Order: sequence, then structure tokens, then C-alpha cells
Amino acid sequence: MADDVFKALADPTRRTILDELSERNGQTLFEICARLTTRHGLGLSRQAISQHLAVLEAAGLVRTRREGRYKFHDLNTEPLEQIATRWLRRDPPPEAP
Amino acid sequence: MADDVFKALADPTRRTILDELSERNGQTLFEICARLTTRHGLGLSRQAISQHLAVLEAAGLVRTRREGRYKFHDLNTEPLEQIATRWLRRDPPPEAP
DNA sequence: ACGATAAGCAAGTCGGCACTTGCATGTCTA
DNA sequence: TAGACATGCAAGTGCCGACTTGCTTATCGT
Repeated sequence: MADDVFKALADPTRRTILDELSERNGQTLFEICARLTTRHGLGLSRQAISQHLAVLEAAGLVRTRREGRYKFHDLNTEPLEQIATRWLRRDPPPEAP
Repeated sequence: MADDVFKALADPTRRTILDELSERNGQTLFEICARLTTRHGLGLSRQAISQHLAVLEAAGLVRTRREGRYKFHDLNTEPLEQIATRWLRRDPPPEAP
């Protein structure tokens, strides 16, 4: 469960995809490919991005909805809220006195 | 920077080590080996744990202090507080009303 | 000083992951 | 319906990471 999330976040390309979806939700595969190339300088094949999206979806970090021949990808931050607080049991340090 | 943290968290054994250090801070390598074996059922060699600790230390998640022939390992949650909020722009939910 | 204890170093093996290549499926437009 | 467009599936390749094995270094107790 959490294992999938951590492994999904291990790849820098996938994290960039999450950044991109965080900025503009509901993009298609081709949109993500284009924006990764132009804005982030990544030269990856379409299938590579597709596989990354599959990993992100399997981890629950991305939700997909199909409309005709388009498949839109939405960011889902729910799994993130749980894994981060795993070792942060104590409240964030308020301020130094 | 953040890349090291995410890659360090990708391995389940390293996450278990963080769990162990979170519960009892300042353990030596042998202590961690023993507790991983007895409490978590992991049968790993001492060198394997040592290499994992090196990765965690390189990521800044573990600080070490040397005293004689002992080397104590302390958990450092500082890198964690930054990476989690990367896609969580909104503040952490305070409490449900 | 000697042996025991705690840790470090280096090379080698093995499996998994990222990426590519090629082809197949489904869907809209003209 | 034909062709272009958006996506899916599957097999193959190459590299990095996890783990082991063997040896070495350093510190403590007796």
C-alpha cells in the first residue's frame, strides 16, 4: 500500500509529472508529454510517460477519467497526507525560544 | 537533494530502520541489526544494514555521532517536513469540526 | 600486548526498473 | 468508411540498486 506510493515517488520523472498535474489538473497523455518536453526539458517517449502514469495510478496518486478517445489525469494527494506524517509523530517544532 | 530523500525512502528496509530509530533513538549498528531481526523478522546481514544506514545518512535522514568504538544513529526528520508538502500546498488539516 | 568487539572497505552477483521498439485497439472527423 | 488521432499491450535491452562474501581497521577489556 504505502510501498507503492514510496516507490512511485522514487523516480524524478514521476515527481515532475505530479508537479505538472499539480499546476494544471486533468491533462491527457499527449499534453503531459508536450509539457514535459517544452517546460522541463525531458525528452521521453510517449510510452515511457504512459508507463509512469500507470505506476502513479497504481499508487493512487493519479485518478483517470475517460472521455471518448481522451483520458484525463487528475492528481490525488490523499495518499501523500498519510505517508509524510509517519515519522513526524510530534507536532512541527513551533519556534525556538 | 530531495532526490536522495525520495530514493532513500523507496526501500522498505530503510523505512523500517526509520521506524526503529523513531521509536528508540541513538542505536548502534548492532542494535539495529538485532532489533530488525527479532522485532521485524528481517534476516539481513550486518553489512546490508550498514549500507542502508549510509544511504539514510547521505539523505540527511540519519545523523551519526561517534563515541569510542560505538557509532550512534539518530533520526533527523528535517528533510521529511519539506518533501511531503511539495504537492500539499494547503495547510495540514487542523481538526474536523 | 592479546583477543574480542564494533565498524569500514571493496568487489562481485542478481533481480528489478526505466526505457525503447513494434504492433494492436479504439475513436473522432471528413 | 477510410484515415488520422489518442491510447494500450508486449517483448526486449541496459543499467542501477540491494545483498553477499571476504578482508581490514579501530577501540575496549583483561
